[in-house]
Formats: sequence, C-alpha cells, structure tokens
Amino acid sequence: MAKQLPTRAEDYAQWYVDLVKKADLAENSDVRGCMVIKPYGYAIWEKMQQALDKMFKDTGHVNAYFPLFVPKSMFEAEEKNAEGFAKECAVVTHYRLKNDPSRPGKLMVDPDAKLEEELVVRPTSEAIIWSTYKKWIQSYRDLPILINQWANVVRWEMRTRLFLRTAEFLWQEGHTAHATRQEAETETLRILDVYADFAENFMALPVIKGKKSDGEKFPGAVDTYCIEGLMQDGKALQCGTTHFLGQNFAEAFDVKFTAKDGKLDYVWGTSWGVSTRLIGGLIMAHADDDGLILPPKLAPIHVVIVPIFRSEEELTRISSAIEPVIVLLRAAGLSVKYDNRDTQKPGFKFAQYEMQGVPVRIAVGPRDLDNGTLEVARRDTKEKKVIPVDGAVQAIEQMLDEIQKNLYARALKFREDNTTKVDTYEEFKRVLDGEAGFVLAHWDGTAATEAKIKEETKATIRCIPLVSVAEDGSCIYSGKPSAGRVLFARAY
RNA sequence: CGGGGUGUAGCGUAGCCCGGUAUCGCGUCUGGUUUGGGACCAGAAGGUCGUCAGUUCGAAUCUGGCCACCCCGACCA
Repeated sequence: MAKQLPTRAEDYAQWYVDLVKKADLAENSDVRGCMVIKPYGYAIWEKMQQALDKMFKDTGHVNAYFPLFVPKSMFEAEEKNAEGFAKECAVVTHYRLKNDPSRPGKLMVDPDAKLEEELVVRPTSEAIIWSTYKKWIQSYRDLPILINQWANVVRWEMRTRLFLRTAEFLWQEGHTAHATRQEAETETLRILDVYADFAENFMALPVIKGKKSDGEKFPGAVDTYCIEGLMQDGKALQCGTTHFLGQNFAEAFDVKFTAKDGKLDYVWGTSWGVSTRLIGGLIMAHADDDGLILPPKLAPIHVVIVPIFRSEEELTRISSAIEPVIVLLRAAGLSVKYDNRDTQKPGFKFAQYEMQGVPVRIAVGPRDLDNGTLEVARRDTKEKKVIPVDGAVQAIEQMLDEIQKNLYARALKFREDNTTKVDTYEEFKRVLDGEAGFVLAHWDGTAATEAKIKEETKATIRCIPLVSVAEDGSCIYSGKPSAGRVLFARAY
C-alpha cells in the first residue's frame, strides 16, 4: 500500500495537499500562509483536544488563557527566546484606521495612532505567562503552578503547508512553575510520556522519545525533549516537544519564591506543546491512495450507514429497519452518520467516506432486509463482509478495536522496516537517498559535526533516544568516539 | 531577500508568440432515465481575462508599473 504512494518528495507533498483538500479538512485562505480549517478537519482537532485535555487534567493540570499580544519589552526579556523567534514575529504597530483622503471609500493606517510600544503577536506564550507568574508567586506554598492553555499562535513562516506549517496555528501550550529542579525535570518527562501515550494509543502512531541536541533545542530551554514519528515517505515529523526551562525564564522575569528554609530562589519552569500539525501527521502516517484512514479513537464519525434504495418506499423500509441499530450503536458511545441523501448514488458515498477515512461503513439494501444482514466494510484493510443484524453492534465495536490496533501495528512495522543502523558516512548518505526513514548512527556530540551533516545531507538529529543500548562506536562524520547512536532523518 | 514561474467562471485549464469580447473538463441548475462501487442523455446559467496606465480603430493577447500567489534557495526551536 505504502508503495503506491508517491515517493519523490515533491510528489508526496502534492499528494498530501490534494488529500487534505479532497478529504475536506482544510484549505488555504486568502490570507498569506494561513489556513481555513473546515468542519471535518476541526472535528478531528476537537477529538484530539478532548483526549489530551483529559490526560492533562488527569495529571493535575488546569486550563487558563493569556493575552494574544505581548509588549515588545516583555517579549525581549528572555534574550535567547526572543532572538530565536524574532525573525518570524508579526508585530502590531497601530491601533486605528481612518478614511484615506486620497482614495475615497478606502482606509489607511492612521499615523496618529502609532502605539508607544509595539505589540508582538505571540509566537509562543512564555514571556506573557512568566511575567504573570511573577505576580502570582511569592512562596513555595504558591507552587507548583500547572497550567495549560488552548490557543492560537502566529509564526511568520516563509513557506507554509496545510497543517504542517502555517502562519497561524492552533495548539495547546503548558507552562508550569516548580520549587525544585527535580520536580520540573520530572514534569518535563511526565508530559513527554503523556504525548507518547497520546500518539501511540490515539493516533496509532509509534514515536521515539528523545532529547534534542543543543542545536535543535527550544530557545531559552535547558533541555528539549520530543516525540518523533515516521511518515510514509520516510521523513520524520516532530509531533510534540517538552522543555525543561531551568531557571531561565524565572531569572528573565524575576520570578522568585521563598522556600521552606526561608531562602529566596528562582522558580523552575517547564513548557510543552502540541499543535494542529498532529493532524498532518495523522494523515501522512496512515493515509493510502483512497484517502484518509482515521484511527477510530480520533475519527469524528466511527460508522457511516449508506442505504441502498431505488424508491422512496424502499428508503422508508430501510430507514425503519436500520433505526434500532443506529440507536444501539449510539448507546454504545459510537458516532454514527446515516447518509440517506437521495442526491448522491451509493458508489459516490462510498468513495467520499473512504476519502474521509471513516473507519467502518455499513451498506444496507433490500437484499439485507430480506436476509436480516448488513454489509460491513472496514477502511484500513478494505475488507467487506456480510453479518447478521443480531449482534452487529458487538461485531462493529470489535472491528473498531481491531482497526485501532491494526493501524498501530502497521505503522510500527513500517517504522521498524525503515529504521537503519549505519556505521559509515557513505552508507548514511545512501540510505537517506534510498529508502530514507530513520537512521541510527554514531555522532561525536559536537554542534559542528551536526551542522556539517545537516548542510551536506539535509538530515538532522531528530533526537538522542531516551531508550537506547549503550554502544561504543565512532562518529560517522568525524570518526571521533561516541557512546551511543542518535536518531537522524530528513524531517518536515 | 536572491533565482524561476503563474494570474482567464466555484475549481482546473486552452487561447497569448502572430491583437478582432474567450476553449475544454469538473462542479452548479432544469428535465428525463438511473441507483449493491465515484451514473447517463438533453438543455441552461455562470467571465471587470489580477490591477493600473500606455500603444491601437480595436487588447486576455503588445509595452511599463503595481499587487497576489506558486516553485527552487535562504528560513522553519
């Protein structure tokens, strides 16, 4: 199946964008680099939000909301962070328009309404949140603060692609404050586990947990951790990151607390986020030539029912026969769509729901009414079978479980088949230009080597895996000693 | 910001070199036949040809400015 997908990078990119549009998930907006998320795409995001929100709350976090605008002076307080984002910030400089005297009916920016201080549209919220935390924290009794925010952020990217990189995107960002280094580090890794759990159990996407190299880490962080997934074209996708901020932001925003022993110290911080990019990952990890394949746990529609009828009378008969089944499916917590439109033929509907990745489709026609059966088709394998109406709900629930498991197993096998250990630079380049995928290789740990490899091959160190076998070797580039393999790939 | 390209109906396009109010497909609408895998036939509607200016009797077509978008670089924790 994956073989049928376009392999050349540009073909795959085109295939991906076409799919996003055909599946009715999103489209480019008239606003530069921005995206309109259509109802079906947004429904997937809502499923993701629900699952993640519950996981955050189960680990003691609460939601809050902070302003979209960050005064420039506040933004620049943490220098590394400000520098890292400076080149992609949208900035508000005026607060008013007025009629343009030289062009009747047109508006112009009112030069008299220039802001004294420019406002940066948040590319991330550390600055505004830490400047707020300063007011909230005095004592160890005020800690920890475990807050998550669902928001939009703006990063003025040069080149954008639906879901994967857009000028404005939706995400959640967690920002926590702790009394001890240990507690903040634990939080950083706990959320990394939450993200991995979500990717594997909801998205059916196996991920590698690891630490970013210094060259790839978040500006302002002491350590950045990530989960990396592998897409069907052999490129890696960073699916989520968590950052141990040390005391960097506390120092920048002067957030101190009095500890139990009476000593004054800076607060320890973390931040972490995942975005609508995950929807892109979901598509690229599972889709085939017929369209999206959604894991049941994130599918807005679990089961679509398509009646096959010739006349209105026949539709009425089918509808009344299927109604009890719909009631039972919904009672079992499933999202069911009964598509009784008489404006489209069944074949058209089949194709459309396949394109949209609906996991299970039921077709029911006169033949089934006579036999007391339903035709059930599963999206992942495209198998069709006829089952009795009695017990259909259990059969479908079981099928959804199987689809969820099968998608994960399939993606895991794909990743295993496309992860290669290499020991020489020649082999490294050959694999990247051939089957691509993840490449495990020894690295001398220097930023210089990392930069050289990136420059020459476009491959980056995705992460230093948290789980790895200690193994002495020598760097594929410099030949210097290395204590373990790191994960390389070309990435989105 | 450098290099290349494109702007024509809701979408995708032909026409441009060689000037005469615009082609085809998808979609939409109407009528009929269809309906267990993206239906067919007949008819219809839909256009400031990105924008502003210039050349010309006449500009989608030629010239210049501007705008927007796409691709390749640079950039993308």
